[in-house]
Amino acid sequence: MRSGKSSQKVTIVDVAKRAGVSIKTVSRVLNSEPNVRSDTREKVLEAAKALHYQPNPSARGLAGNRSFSIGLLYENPQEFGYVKDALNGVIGTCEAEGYSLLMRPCGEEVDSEEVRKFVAQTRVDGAVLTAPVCDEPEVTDLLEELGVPFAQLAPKAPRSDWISVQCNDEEASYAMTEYLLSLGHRRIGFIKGHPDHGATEKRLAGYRRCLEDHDMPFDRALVIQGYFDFESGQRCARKLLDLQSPPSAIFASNDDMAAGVIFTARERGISVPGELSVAGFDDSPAASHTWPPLTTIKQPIVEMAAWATQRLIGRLRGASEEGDEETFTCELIPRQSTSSCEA
Amino acid sequence: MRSGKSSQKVTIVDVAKRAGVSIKTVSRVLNSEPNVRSDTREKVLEAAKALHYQPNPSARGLAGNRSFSIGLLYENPQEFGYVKDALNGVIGTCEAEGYSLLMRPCGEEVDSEEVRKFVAQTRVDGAVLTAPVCDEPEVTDLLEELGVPFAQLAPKAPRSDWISVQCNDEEASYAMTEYLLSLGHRRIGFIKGHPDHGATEKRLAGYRRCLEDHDMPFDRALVIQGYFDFESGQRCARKLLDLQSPPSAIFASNDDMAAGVIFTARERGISVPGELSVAGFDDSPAASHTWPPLTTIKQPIVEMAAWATQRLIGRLRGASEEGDEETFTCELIPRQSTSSCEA
DNA sequence: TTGTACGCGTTATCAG
DNA sequence: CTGATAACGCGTACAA
Repeated sequence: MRSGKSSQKVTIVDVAKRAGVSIKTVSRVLNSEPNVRSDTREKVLEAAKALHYQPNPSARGLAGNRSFSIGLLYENPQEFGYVKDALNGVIGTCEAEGYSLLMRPCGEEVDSEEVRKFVAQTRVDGAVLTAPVCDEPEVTDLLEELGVPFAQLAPKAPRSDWISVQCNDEEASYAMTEYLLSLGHRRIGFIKGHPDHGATEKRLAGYRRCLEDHDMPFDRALVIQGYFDFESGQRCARKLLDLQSPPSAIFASNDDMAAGVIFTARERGISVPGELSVAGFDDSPAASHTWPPLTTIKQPIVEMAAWATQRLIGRLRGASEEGDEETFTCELIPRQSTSSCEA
Repeated sequence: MRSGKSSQKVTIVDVAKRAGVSIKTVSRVLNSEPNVRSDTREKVLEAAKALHYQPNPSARGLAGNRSFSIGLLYENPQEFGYVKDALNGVIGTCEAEGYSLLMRPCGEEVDSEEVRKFVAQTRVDGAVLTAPVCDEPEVTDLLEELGVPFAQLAPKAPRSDWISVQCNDEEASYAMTEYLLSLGHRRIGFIKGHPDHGATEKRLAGYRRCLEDHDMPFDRALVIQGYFDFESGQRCARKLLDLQSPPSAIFASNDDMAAGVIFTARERGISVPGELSVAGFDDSPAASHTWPPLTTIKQPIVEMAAWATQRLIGRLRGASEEGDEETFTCELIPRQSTSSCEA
């Protein structure tokens, strides 16, 4: 009874007929292969447009032995901000390049068999891996074994033969620490991120190096292990505030944890930033919704993901086989959660 | 130089050979068609497993004239909570049913040409539409014209010939209003949601009906138009608090706006819940991260999306052609942002 | 209950 | 520069 998928019945043969050429020529034009006279090219393009021709992806995939799709492997977190930005970056490039995107959430413990199945079932031509999945040897080795090119988003250790993007976490963290020092803070608590994330060590390193450069003592008691989620931020805040000599400022490795710190301070009647300054990292939406709004660092995740995808697709199209690594720059955004130290 | 996609070279022919049958029989078994002796079935399954056989989706799609993929059309909002849950529900069912999922963000003004292109390029077999895209006639009419079955997630007006899920917004809103009344509040501000969302009217209706049932006046001045985002929550809160006789409680149609209300109250030094009670809707992560945590209503969005997808795939497989509509139940979650009225 | 042969819409080979 | 024709892997009439 359905009216039928009208435009979907147009095939390459129809285009060829209308343009008065062979299907191979049409194929050449549509795949921008060389060796076509420009007037024939015009004719073909015109015919294709007139007929609203869209190549059938299944047929292309079958004949060309590829799927024109890539997979996005990500950990499925409570707070989706990071994944959302990554998704937006990847999807934008995919659309522009005519690829489709398949999402693949991974548990905390990535099961490489699941990834194998994913690849076998979907036949993705490549993959974008977000942190921390991008550092799982189980996954990267498998992809390499299967011959599936991939790009790593914020990896701990970039694989030099592949594609990876990062931002200047260490410098940004250094800048934030310096900013807090400039406000007069002398005891600055630091909440580390999830140990599996590559950014975690770098952000700590920036904090530490800044203290050293300013001849400040590095007090281990002021550094607490968090896990990038709100609850761990609360827990770490409690530990820091329970110290005999508590910090006057807390720098959390991301905004969700910083929000947890603010929550805990509020619970205890500690005013922010009056008695305690708080800083985060990421500039997630939550950062501007806490009271007071969070001083934080903005990462260009969307752009990073778009870049990585661009390079990945470039490689799928047969660009160079070399490794490719890029670093983006973060930006410190001062808001009201930090102020000069009264003490 | 690559080792090659070893397991991907196994075709149905290999399975047929190994099982000592024809490819048609293999096909029958794998698609669970009838008329196969159970011992042949066993042989085939065994061979398939032994060879790690995975059917080639491109070939299946080409031969069967379908793609085994569905599209998820969504508005790309700042706050991703709702989409995230919908995605999780859809993706879970897709994986279980052997479908793959293609994401398709839509602008506020949905361009039907973009949707047409999406369908033409991807050849999705069906689509799941989230609010408010699910109510755009431009989109639904087009899908119908193209013969693409779809499911609506929280539509304003369910199309009786299609699939739709909702939750009992009106009842839930009624319950929340009654809860606030039971705390002694007599002037309750209400912040409406985005006018394009189906839930908006229902939530307002529940609030209104509850007031009437309790012989309370319905004061138009207490109802303000919001847009489901944090900023509109702030703006509406200011208007309500600026009234000559401001409300003692504010019920916002979602958590993001409620967070904006809390923020504004904090800005003005109004204590929550001491001087102002605040309630939200959705039970997003943000709801438990505000200070104080938000009294809210939990919607089972993941389950709703999973159900819708299940039905959609059922129909793609040739189940009944009838319309299918389901309503899920929300749950009121009291937290610390509401308390009994002092006045 | 099972098998043969053809077609799906592209890309790729190789000859013109 | 262009075109005929063979793959690609699977579903499906139709036949046995």
